[in-house]
Amino acid sequence: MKNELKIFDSLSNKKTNFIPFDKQNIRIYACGPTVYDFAHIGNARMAVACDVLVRVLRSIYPKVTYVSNITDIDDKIIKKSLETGTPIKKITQKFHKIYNEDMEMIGVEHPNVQPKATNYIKEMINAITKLIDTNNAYCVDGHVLFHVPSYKYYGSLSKRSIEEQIAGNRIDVAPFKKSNADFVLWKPSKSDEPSWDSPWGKGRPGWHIECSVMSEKTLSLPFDIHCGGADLRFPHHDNEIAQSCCLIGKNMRPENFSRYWFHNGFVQVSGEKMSKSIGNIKLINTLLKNKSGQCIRLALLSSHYRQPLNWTDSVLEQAEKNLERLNRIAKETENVKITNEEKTSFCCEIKDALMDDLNTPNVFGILFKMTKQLSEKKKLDQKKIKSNLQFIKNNLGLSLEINSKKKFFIKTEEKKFIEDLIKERNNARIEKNFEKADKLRKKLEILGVEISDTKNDTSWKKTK
RNA sequence: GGUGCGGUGGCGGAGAGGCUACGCUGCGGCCUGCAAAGCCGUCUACACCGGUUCGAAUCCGGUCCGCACCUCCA
Repeated sequence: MKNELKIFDSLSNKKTNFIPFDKQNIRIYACGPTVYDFAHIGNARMAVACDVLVRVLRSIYPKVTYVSNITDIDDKIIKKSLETGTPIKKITQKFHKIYNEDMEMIGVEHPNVQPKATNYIKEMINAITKLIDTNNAYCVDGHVLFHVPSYKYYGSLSKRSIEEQIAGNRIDVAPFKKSNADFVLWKPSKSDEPSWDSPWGKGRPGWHIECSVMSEKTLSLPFDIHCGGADLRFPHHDNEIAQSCCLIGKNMRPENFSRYWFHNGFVQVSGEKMSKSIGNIKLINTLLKNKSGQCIRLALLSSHYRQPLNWTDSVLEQAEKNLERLNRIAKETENVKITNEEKTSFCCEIKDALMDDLNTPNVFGILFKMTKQLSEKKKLDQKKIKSNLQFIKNNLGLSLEINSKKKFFIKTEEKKFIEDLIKERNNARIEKNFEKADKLRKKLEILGVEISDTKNDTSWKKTK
């Protein structure tokens, strides 16, 4: 069994062995959400992919510091505030809280540090000042712009030359830019927009600078892995590299900022891009009304994190079935005792799959093969499946405890009523009055109660 | 136009030169008073055209078709 993680690094575009900078403390930064609306399935995919990465690293190394930021100042938030007449702080506080709650529901462990952009304005101003002092940035009309040609390795992540970007530019270039590719570090605010005092007048930071500042302040440089959605690769991550490397010194290579880059693929909905204009955004909050967080999590892990994921109802339904099956086996093997040695030796195959760039679909393939062997009587040690289920629990964050069906609140008197009907039905069954028994089954069905006869008793659950 | 990723059975989804991946669904059976679950069995695959090889879904060349990014986006 290999205790070595291989990850696909988007900077070198290769699957490589992960070698930590400091193996006593692995440091990871992930670009988190802009909190102006409910978290959607795309936010969740990134959070779950990083969560698994962090869990796996924690199983190998003594300490992992995971930082994921919250963007709480941004044009989208300002727009929402103006549209709804709600103060910015109220919006960001609300959706920040909801984001954390939703992520917790789908089994995502809270990052060790979750910095907010507005808490780092002073540090951003200092960083921008330094970039101006070192001739990497310039100030025009209250704007401060990063001068892209001043960074030798610009575009190394997206593999795009500056000429290429300009050729394909679809937006009008602001006239005050020295180079078309230059981007904003600081911009002036209008009177109705939030602003902070700065050497360049009242204004607010551009989007990219916050991650450069927060990652350096919370982790120090270089850190090990920088994560984010595939769309952030360009321009956001390339801009971050440029800023951060220029802050370190002249001609610093991208590796001096983050040593590896981890990007998750996009979520599509029924084959289309998920977007506000199409109106097909799948919110975690909404999905949680019908399915458990564990089910959503399993659905997200059922395809490889780098592949595009086409979200459909059937993806969720399949996940639900698979989860029920794993839950059942977990219950069956509840009392099986395993030693630590057994745990390690039984999990080689599944661990190798996970260590191979987090190949979660392969992990499930191996696991399901085992469950089949288990039912083929004695072909598989119960200890083996138990070990593997525990492995899944720790590394994939699937608790395998919660019923995957949504739990409904049931009043005591309703419960008694249902149980009385079931008793009546079972009496009818004993008397072999099956006509009456079937009628009672129908009646319960109408009440939204699903019953299931087992050897000794009848179990039931509410389904609506 | 540029950059990158990909096309695997009804669907989802790994693999990556020779060994049934796996799951869901369908079909046939066992078991159940019925139902559900479970169990056993089972059908459709590697976009197309060439090449390399004893052997290619996997390697090489070409063709076609998708998708994403280049603009706020996870």
